[in-house]
Amino acid sequence: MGEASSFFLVKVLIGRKALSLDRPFSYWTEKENIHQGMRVIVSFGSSKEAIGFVVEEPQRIEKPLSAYVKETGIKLSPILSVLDETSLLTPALMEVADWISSYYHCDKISVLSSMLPPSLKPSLTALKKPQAKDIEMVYALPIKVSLSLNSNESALYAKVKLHPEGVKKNQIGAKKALASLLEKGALEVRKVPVYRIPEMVLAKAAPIDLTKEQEQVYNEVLSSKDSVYLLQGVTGSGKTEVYLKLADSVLRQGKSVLILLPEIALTDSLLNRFVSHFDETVSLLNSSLSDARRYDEYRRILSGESKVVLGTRSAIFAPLSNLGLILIDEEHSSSYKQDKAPFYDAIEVAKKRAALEGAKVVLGSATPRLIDRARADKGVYHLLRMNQRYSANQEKDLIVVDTNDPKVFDLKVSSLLTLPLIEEIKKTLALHQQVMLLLNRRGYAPAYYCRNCHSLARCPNCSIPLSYHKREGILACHHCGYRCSVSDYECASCNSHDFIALGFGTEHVFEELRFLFPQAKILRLDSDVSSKNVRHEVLSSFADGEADILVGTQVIAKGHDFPRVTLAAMLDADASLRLPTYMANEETFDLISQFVGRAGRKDLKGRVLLQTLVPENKVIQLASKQDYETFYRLEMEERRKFQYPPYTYLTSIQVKALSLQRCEEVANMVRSYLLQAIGEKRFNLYGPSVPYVAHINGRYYRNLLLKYKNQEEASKILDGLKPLALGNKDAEISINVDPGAESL
DNA sequence: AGCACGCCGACT
DNA sequence: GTCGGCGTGCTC
Repeated sequence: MGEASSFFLVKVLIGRKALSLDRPFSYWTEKENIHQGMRVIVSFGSSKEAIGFVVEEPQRIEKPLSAYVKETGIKLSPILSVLDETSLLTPALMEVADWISSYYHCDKISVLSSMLPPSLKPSLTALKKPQAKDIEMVYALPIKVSLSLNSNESALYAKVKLHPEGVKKNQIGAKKALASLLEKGALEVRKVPVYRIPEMVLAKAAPIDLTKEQEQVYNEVLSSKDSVYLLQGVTGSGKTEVYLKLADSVLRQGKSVLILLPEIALTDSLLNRFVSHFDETVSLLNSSLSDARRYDEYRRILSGESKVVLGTRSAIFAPLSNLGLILIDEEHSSSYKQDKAPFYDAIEVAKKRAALEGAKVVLGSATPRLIDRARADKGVYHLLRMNQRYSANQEKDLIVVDTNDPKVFDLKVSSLLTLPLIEEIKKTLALHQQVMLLLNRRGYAPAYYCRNCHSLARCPNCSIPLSYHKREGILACHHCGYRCSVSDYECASCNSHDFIALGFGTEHVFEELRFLFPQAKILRLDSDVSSKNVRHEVLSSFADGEADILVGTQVIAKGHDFPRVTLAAMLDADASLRLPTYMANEETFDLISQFVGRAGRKDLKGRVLLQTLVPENKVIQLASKQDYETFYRLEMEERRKFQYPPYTYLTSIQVKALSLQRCEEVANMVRSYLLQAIGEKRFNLYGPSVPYVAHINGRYYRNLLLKYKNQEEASKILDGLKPLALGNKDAEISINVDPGAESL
């Protein structure tokens, strides 16, 4: 058996997470059916089997393998087997993966890994996850008249022939007749893939009539040559209708549509709205789907069967081909930025993807991210406005209560709820309308103090203050999830058992409301109440009018429509202003203005009440009036003054190590490297600083922050951290480009 | 990330 | 004397 005169050289990334493996390895094969974007099994190092991901189209080498190895000196192992029949990613997505790994400075295999559903990830464990499911179907074949069949056989044949779409094999009872008919070539069995996707049978929605304003926006997107649009439309201006119409038009051109929503906004009613609107198959991609379902949705998109995808952040990687439009709703939502590695921002990925595929991106929001609105003002994005609301009655009565004033409280009644608030709740309940009460703080109390030595109960893992949860009788860490029973808790410094809970959270407010309004039905909602399903239930039962008051954290501020809510009240409205990030104002504005939008619908006039320590604060005032434009101008001025985005770019660098000493050592090495690399260039470097969460599970953290104007320069400098990371394997250096508020 | 190689401590 | 601790280094 002679050696073949040619072979394919295959560039493969190994499916293991290690910085030192972030480069392709070469293998050989003679198979023709191996292509870019498929997973293969290879031997690697001393392990017999590893998963590889083919990152380039294999290259044919017109010489025998032995000659090639001799000439180049490159060691080559064979591809052992192929796992996929088709490429798992479109060529554009392969390019997107390259771009993400270079822009966000993360290893490519983790980028690929986060692009693919659990069952298709490039790792050996993915093979144990649900894979394709087939079902055996029986079909009738044409038969000769001369073929002799007994009565059972002819009965079965006749029955199958009635079903040209096939009959499930396991539903056929007459096993003997089946076997014989298969033998005689009268029937055949074929494996047909089945999708584990529940069918949504919905009546087709009535076609949409756009208002004049919506029509204008719609036409402008279709006729303009620009690629990115910022659709700034006030709450109730009907952005969804515009999305649906745009999607229709793109689908009619034979192209596909991708729609991103924050998890919180992806409600059943909105989902139904989308599904019932399109004739095409709509695929849903979000994190709460089962692995099997995600696998099937992915395959259905990849095969071209689905042309519309609706999903959350990672759905930006849906393998649609011929992409025409990406819609990103509530674009200001922080959920589009991934806050763990790989730290990508779905909006930036969308822009990159659209540019590669010739698609358009529409970013929609009532309160756009400052950075996006600034780009629109500069002409980088095409700005579109919608200012008219469907329901005319959006006038609201606004009450701002200054909680510095002792007269607003009657301590015999409540120390949390002010008298004006109690009065407003009474009025609302008397009219059988609903109240929403927002306090962005879970639990009963955010702090638990030792009465004896006045030290604060802190989490043993991450040393941040523990929150007191009265109902469960526990102290909980809101960062790492640590919890312990309150009754056994003793002070870490003096072993005392005498504590006092300070401050208040939603649980405490709930308790007070129950006491003050015993006749009212009250619901509480926050992220520790419940699973996602229970949260949905609470929200929809409130929307259906099954309760009078809903108390909760920011999860109640977004998404849902509550037609009977006329009073929206917020306690400690300035809490988020005190967060130590340059985005504190923007986040506070978003939260308050979204929440204010909850009050009042159609025929019912809304009232808004804010309890705050800083009633004169500009952010509070403008947000409560939903005055985005003034806020935008003022905040841009602040950002310019202090040189924060969009006037500069930021990258945060985190160092993590098992020992505090090594952590500080490496953080200082990072600092010295950066200082030397920056030289005379226009960069600011801050840190290393001790982060809010300084250690978790015996791992220590230090942060550095880089501020700059030139992204290309910064990218080169950050690339230079790689040798440092490789040379200090007992520490982890992670780079977060354009970090979200949580990582600052 | 795996896995082997390699050089120091306590066990049948 | 060997078993095995995990530090270090490499993987087409």
